[in-house]
Amino acid sequence: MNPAKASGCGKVVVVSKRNPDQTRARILQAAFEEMRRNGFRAASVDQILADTGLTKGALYHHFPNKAALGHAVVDELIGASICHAWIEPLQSTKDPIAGLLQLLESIPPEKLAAVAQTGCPLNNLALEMSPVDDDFRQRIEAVFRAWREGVAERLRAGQEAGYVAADVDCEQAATFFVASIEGAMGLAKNARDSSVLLACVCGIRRYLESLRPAA
Amino acid sequence: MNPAKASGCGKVVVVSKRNPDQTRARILQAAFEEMRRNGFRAASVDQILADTGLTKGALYHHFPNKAALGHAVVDELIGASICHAWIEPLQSTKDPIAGLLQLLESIPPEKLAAVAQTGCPLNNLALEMSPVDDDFRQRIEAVFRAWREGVAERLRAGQEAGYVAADVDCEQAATFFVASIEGAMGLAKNARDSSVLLACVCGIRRYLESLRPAA
DNA sequence: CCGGGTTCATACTGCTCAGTATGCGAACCG
DNA sequence: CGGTTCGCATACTGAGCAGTATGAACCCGG
Repeated sequence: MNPAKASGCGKVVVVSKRNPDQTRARILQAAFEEMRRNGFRAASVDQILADTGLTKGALYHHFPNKAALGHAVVDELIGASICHAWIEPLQSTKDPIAGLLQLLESIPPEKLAAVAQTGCPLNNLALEMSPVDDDFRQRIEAVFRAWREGVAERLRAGQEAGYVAADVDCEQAATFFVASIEGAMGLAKNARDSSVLLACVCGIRRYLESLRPAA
Repeated sequence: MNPAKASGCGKVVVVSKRNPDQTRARILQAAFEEMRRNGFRAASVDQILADTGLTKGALYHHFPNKAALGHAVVDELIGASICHAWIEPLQSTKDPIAGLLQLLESIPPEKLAAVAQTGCPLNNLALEMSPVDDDFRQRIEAVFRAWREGVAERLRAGQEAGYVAADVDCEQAATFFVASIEGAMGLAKNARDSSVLLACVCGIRRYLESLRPAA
């Protein structure tokens, strides 16, 4: 019997036997974790396969080479993750400054501790790959650009609604916001100390509140 | 004849024949440049030697292994560079906020363009090596700590002199300052765009000026 | 001027890694 | 039910890598 049919529903989830989509997803996920540990160039294809229990035949069936695998990790996992964590939650807020602060200050301590260990996967890859692989660089840049523009757009909306001072350059402010967050994650990662993140959240709060209209 | 004696001055500079200190310095410099291009792990010992015209015998005479070479680059070149660029110039200033801004805004455009290509070597190494080599991590952390403490100390002095508001946590502010700069360099490197740096300088200016005492 | 430590060059080793060639069973299609 | 394509496993190759073994030229103290 076909186990896929046996599940008998529209969204079929199969563990056993042939399931190329799931196989591809497993490779992607394991590649993401290996890249988070070791970066892209030091990421071992053999290690990724050992983690998944698959073999080279599977990997090179789904991806032409290691670079394409890395590109897919950026596009499909990291890009989606950034969008989910930093852009989508802002869509519902009227006051962008309050929204951004809420985003930062509602991060649970265990998540802060995790970030202090790994840093931001996007920035890690950016600093490693941008000088040596322009294809990587452009895909990472697309994610950064979406992030910056997502924040800038909300700031502009908040500006028209009177939550942000009229003389603020919203693209500039969004760029600085993103840069500060990435810088904070990098410092915290090297220090292995989540209190660095708390210090930077205080700094960002002070900066964001300086964007308010003069009372 | 000994070419060292032939130069006939106190500060002897010799190109030819035996000069172990200069040989070591050449290796260090070439290693620094190779690490700036490729990071540490992808830095090729053979490439470093090709750049210097030396061979493995020379390198492994001066350094026990590749890791020790990397450590020396951090301690002797990068650490000194950070100190020279970001800590020493502050020592003479009374007003730390003005001093820090002066430091940022007096960077010539060609230097900004260069930074937008390479990023900050310290942060590049930090993100690459901190998860995989604790010795590297601690040496990098020492540099970051000196930087943060150097800035914090000046902020405290400025606080006592009335240039900085009394309620400012100077360590926190220094941490955020360093994080913002590193974040800005990283974003600019990936975007290959020095205007990102200008945007972040504006952000840092706004932040620093928010540290002033209420008029 | 002459041993001995210093400073480097040359040639080699073993390992890790991305990528390939090939084959085989399962699924799908007529 | 036969054939063809898909999905993946196995075994291998060649290149690049850090590190080593060895030796030779140099410099200095005696």
